[in-house]
Amino acid sequence: MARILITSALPYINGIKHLGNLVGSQLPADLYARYMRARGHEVMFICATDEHGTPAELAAAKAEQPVDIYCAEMHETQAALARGFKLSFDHFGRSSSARNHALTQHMAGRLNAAGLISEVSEKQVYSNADRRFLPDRYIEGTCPNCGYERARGDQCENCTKQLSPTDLVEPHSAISGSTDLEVRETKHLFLRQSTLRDKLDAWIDTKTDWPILTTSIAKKWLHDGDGLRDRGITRDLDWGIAVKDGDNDWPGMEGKVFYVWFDAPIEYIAATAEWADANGLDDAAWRRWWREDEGADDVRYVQFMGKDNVPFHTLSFPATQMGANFDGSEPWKMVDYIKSFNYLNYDGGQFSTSQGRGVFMDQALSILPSDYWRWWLLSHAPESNDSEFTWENFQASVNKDLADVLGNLVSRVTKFCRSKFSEAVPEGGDMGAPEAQLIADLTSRIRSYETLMEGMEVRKSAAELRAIWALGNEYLQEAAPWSVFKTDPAQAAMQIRLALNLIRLYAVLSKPFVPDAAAAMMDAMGADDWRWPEDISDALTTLPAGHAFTTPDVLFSKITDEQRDDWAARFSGVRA
RNA sequence: GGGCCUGUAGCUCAAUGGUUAGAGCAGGGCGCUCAUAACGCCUUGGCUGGGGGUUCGAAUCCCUCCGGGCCUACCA
Repeated sequence: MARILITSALPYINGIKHLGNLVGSQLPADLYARYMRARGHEVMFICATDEHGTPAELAAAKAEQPVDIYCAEMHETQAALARGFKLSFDHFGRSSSARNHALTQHMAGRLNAAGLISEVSEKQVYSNADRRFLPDRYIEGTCPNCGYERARGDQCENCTKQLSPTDLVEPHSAISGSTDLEVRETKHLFLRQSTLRDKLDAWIDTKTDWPILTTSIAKKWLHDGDGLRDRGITRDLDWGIAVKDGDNDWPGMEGKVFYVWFDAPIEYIAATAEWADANGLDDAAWRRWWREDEGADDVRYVQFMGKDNVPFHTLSFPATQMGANFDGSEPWKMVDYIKSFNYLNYDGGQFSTSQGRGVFMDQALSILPSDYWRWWLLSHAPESNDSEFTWENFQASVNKDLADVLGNLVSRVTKFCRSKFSEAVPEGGDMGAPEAQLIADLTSRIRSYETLMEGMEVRKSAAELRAIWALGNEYLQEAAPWSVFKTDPAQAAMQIRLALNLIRLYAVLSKPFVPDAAAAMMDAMGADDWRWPEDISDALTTLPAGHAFTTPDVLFSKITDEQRDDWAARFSGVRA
C-alpha cells in the first residue's frame, strides 16, 4: 500500500467555474484519487478556493458585498458544486483560512532567514478614484504603437506589443474609467528565486517522466533571457495575508499583503492542516503528508492543473519549499509528478468566465446528472491537445457509451432474469469455454485499464473501460441465453448468473468515472462489495445463486435531439 | 517579435524511425430479438496540412511555407 498525496489546482473565487476549468484539474484529480483509493492506497486529496487578489476584490465590489462575505458565500457555492460533481476531496479548504495565514507568514519568515527575500522600491500606478494600486492590465488607454483604444497596460491585444502603463496615451482605470491616476513609489518584497535557478534546473532535470508540456514551460522560464527572474511576492491590497516575518511584524510592510500566487500553493499544505482540524486530529496527522522528516518520505505527491498554472508549480512554489529548507531543518514534500492539461474549447471558441461563454458547473448540473458530464469530460480530456465541446458530440458519446453500451447491458440482463427466472441470481449450469474466454479477455483488459489509470492516461483509460463494458454485450450475443433457455434452462441460468456478477464487477471498475451509476448498479445487485478484482474469475462468483437483486430503473436516459438543440441554443450566448 | 505545442478518416482521437497508419462515433451490409429502436459481426473511408531533404525505411527526424493554440513573468 502506497501513500498518495493529490492536489488539484485551486479554483479562483471570483465566480462559478466552467467545464473547462473542471476538466483541467479537479475532475481528473478526482478520477485518480478515486482509483487509488479503490486499489487500497492511502490517499489525501486536497483542493481549496483561491481567494485573494485584485479580481476577488473587484468581484465582491460588483456583487456589492464585503470581500470576506463574498468569498465565504462563493466558497460555499463552489463546495456545493464540487459535491454535486462528486469530487471526493478529503478537504476543500480556503486560502483565506487561519491555517494559511500562519503558514504563509511562517514560510516568508523562513525565506527571509535564508536570505532569499529582498526589498525593492518601485513605481506603480495608483488610482485615486478607485483608491487602489492598479495592476498593469487594469489600466487601459490608447496603444502608442497601433492606436488601438482599449490597449491594456501590459500588452496591446490588437498589435501584441508589450507595453508598460506609462506608455499608454490617455490612460485610465479599467475599473472605474477614472483618469485620475498617478505614479507612486511603493516598496515590495521579492523572492530571490534567481539564486535558486541551478537547484531548480537540476531538480527539473530529474523529472524525466513529466509531460513535455510541463518541463518545456519550466525550462523556458529558467533559461529565457537572463534566466529565472526574482518575483514580487507582496501587493498593496486590503484583502489577503498580512506581510509578516514569521510571527513578527515586517517593518516597512505595514498594510501590505502577500501576493496571491505566493500564498495559493502554500494552501495545499494549509488545507491539509484544515483537514486535520476539521477531523479533530493533531498536527502530526497532516505533517506526515508534508514533512519528509515527519513521515512524508514515502509519500508520492501528484499535482493536477491546466497548462497556465505550470510556471508557478514548477518554479515559484518549489523555490518557496526549497528556500524554506535552506538549513535542512524543514524538508517539505515536493511534487513528484505534474499532470497538466490543455484547454477545452466550447463550440468553436474558448470557454470564458469573464465573458460568460460556455457551460458553467451550476448550469451543467441543472440539466443532467453529474455522471454524464464526468464521462464526457474525462473521455475527452484535453491531454495532448486542446479539445472541443460540441453538443452533437456530447449527445452522441453519452448516448452511445453510457445509455447503449453500459446502461442497456444492465437493463437487458436484469429484465431477462426477472422474466425468465426471478429477481434472484439463478442456480444451475456450469461454465465452459465461452466463459473462460470472457474471463481471459476481461483479465487482459482490466490489467491494461489498471496500467493506464496508474499512468493517468485519462482518455485511454476511458476507452479501455468502455471496451470492458462492451465485452459484456459481446458475451451475451455469443451465449444467447434467450435461445439457450428454451432447450437448456440450467445453462441459461449460468450465463445470466455470470452476467449479473458482471454488473457488480462493472460497478467497481466504473466507480472512478461514474460514481453514481456505479452505486446504482451495486445497489441493484443487492451488494456492497467494492473490493478491486484481483482475480476476475473469483470476482464473477461474488453473487451466489439465490442472491436477491432488483431490476433498476433506466441507468442513463438518452439525450434527445430536442434537448440537444434546446441546450445548444440556450448556452450559445452570454451568461446572464 | 521570441519560445513552445499542434495539424492523421466526415467527427473525436491513437500509433519506441520498422509489416498493409489504427480505435470509437457517423455511413453501408448482415445477423439477433433478452434489452433504453438497444446488442453483435462484417465493411466503406487516408497523398498523415503543402513542398523539399536525411534514411534501406518517415505520421515520426531536419528545413521551409500555410493553418490552429498556449506562454511571454503585475489576471489568476
